[in-house]
Amino acid sequence: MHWAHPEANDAIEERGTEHVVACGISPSGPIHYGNFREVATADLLNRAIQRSEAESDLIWISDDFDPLRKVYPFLPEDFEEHVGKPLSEVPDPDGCHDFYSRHFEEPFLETLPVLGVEPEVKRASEMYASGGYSDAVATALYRTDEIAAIIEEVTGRQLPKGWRPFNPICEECGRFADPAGDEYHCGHGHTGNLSEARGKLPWRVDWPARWKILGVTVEPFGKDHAASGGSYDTGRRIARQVFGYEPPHPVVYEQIGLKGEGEMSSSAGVAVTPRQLLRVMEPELMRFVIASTRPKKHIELDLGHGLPRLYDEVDRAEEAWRNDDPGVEATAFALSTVNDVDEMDLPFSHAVNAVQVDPDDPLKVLRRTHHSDHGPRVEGRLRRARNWVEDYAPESFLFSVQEETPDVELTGEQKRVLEAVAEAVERGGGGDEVQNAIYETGNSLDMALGDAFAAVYRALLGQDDGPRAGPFVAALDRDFVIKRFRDVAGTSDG
RNA sequence: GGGCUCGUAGCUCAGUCCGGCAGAGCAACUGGCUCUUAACCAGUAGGUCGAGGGUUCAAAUCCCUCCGAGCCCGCCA
Repeated sequence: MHWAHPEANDAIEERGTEHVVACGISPSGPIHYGNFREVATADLLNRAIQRSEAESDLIWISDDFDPLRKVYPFLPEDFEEHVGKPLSEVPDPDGCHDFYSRHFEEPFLETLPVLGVEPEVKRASEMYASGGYSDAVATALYRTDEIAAIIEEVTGRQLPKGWRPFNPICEECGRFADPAGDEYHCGHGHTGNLSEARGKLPWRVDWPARWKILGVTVEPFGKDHAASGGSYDTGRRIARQVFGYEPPHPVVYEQIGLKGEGEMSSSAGVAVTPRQLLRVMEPELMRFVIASTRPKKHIELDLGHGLPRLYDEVDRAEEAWRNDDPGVEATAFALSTVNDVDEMDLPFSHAVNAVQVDPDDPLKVLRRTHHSDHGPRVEGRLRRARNWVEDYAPESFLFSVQEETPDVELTGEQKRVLEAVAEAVERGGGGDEVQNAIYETGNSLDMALGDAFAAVYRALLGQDDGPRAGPFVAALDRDFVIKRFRDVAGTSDG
């Protein structure tokens, strides 16, 4: 059983057949694949609920009314002056959007439909500005003592004197200030009246308030919120006791790490955005990696050696899905589909070879090797293979067919291997025949087979190893191969 | 101090929610084969399921205690 279905069924048992699945992100920096796990998890739950014949909507909330916490490494130093202001009121560091949060939100939101996620988008700044939180703020302030008691009891910490469940924005400098009774004191010396100030609920109160305002019934969140005494612990009690709302069914998920670099974190500089990943991963694969892993399990994304394997895995799952296999892998793929996908027979590793054999026209290579050779999906996979070769492929996957005959020294035996291969190709032989010719010639000459294969790679690539020899030679232009081998072997007519 | 995850074959991990003969891939070994960007086929071997206790006709699986590793919370969100 795939994990999304028991979760969906639990939610339906707890809350009935009408659901709102919520997720959200604080756009304080580039929104990366680790953040996408939250949205993807929410989308998977949303789909699973719908597959169980219940109604469900998906909401994505931008926490763009949170303060800018510090000058992150990717910001200019003079952003110090904006620390403490709401993200929706800080300028765009690159100057291309109206303000800070939009700059990071937009590229992320643009990729969501490509990844098959189309949530209703809400923004905290707009919800506060339009009065959506008015009742909640009034309730929270009226019941300050109860909220304070819950937070102090659950977290075991002591709230300061004059604490209020409201973070006011200083009317003079535009930064969040500390409440002190019915007033607030800004760090820059201004004192104002709390009841007249703009502002927001602190996170631990904001979250439960939002559940009620939006009718949230299911919500995935990171394990940082899930720790004992964390914000879900306080939130569930505040929701029930203060707002009279049953908290959503929680689904806790783990972080995503980049192999060799640690957990993704935009402030630590370890972050790959969905847009960057789309250069090398198909949308279905980006979903599948998340869908096929239980949320509480850590994901370690390996874009190097691991990527061809991931493609093989998702291709297998896709095939199982096409065969109506009821297993988890097929279900994970079913939940990962984005658009109708053409059936295709082109392993990623072969695409990687094809774009290197003939960078100008890899389709020609695919025709020679009898793989799928047309359609948007093939083109997409070739494009991603090319990007992978440029950005992530380990050395051992790289080669380049030398346009000019390389100046290589070969033994007499090796030259006879090349001549034998040339003859096999001349006779119209394919991969098997080429592989055979190398093997048999090498054996009949009583030479080390490694040297026989090395001759082929040296003549074509100028290096001692390369892709599996038979199919590789067969993927090349026939006349080119014959000429090259005879040139190198010194058996050409000219 | 608290929470979560992990601990199962040499390695990487399924299986644990919902108890029912201990599993897969890779590695090893045997045989075959066309040594190839982690080649292919057939077969063999490989285990105190981290430790201990409990529940049960039956425990890798449920409960309790403990050990080890990692992450998170105990500022803000």
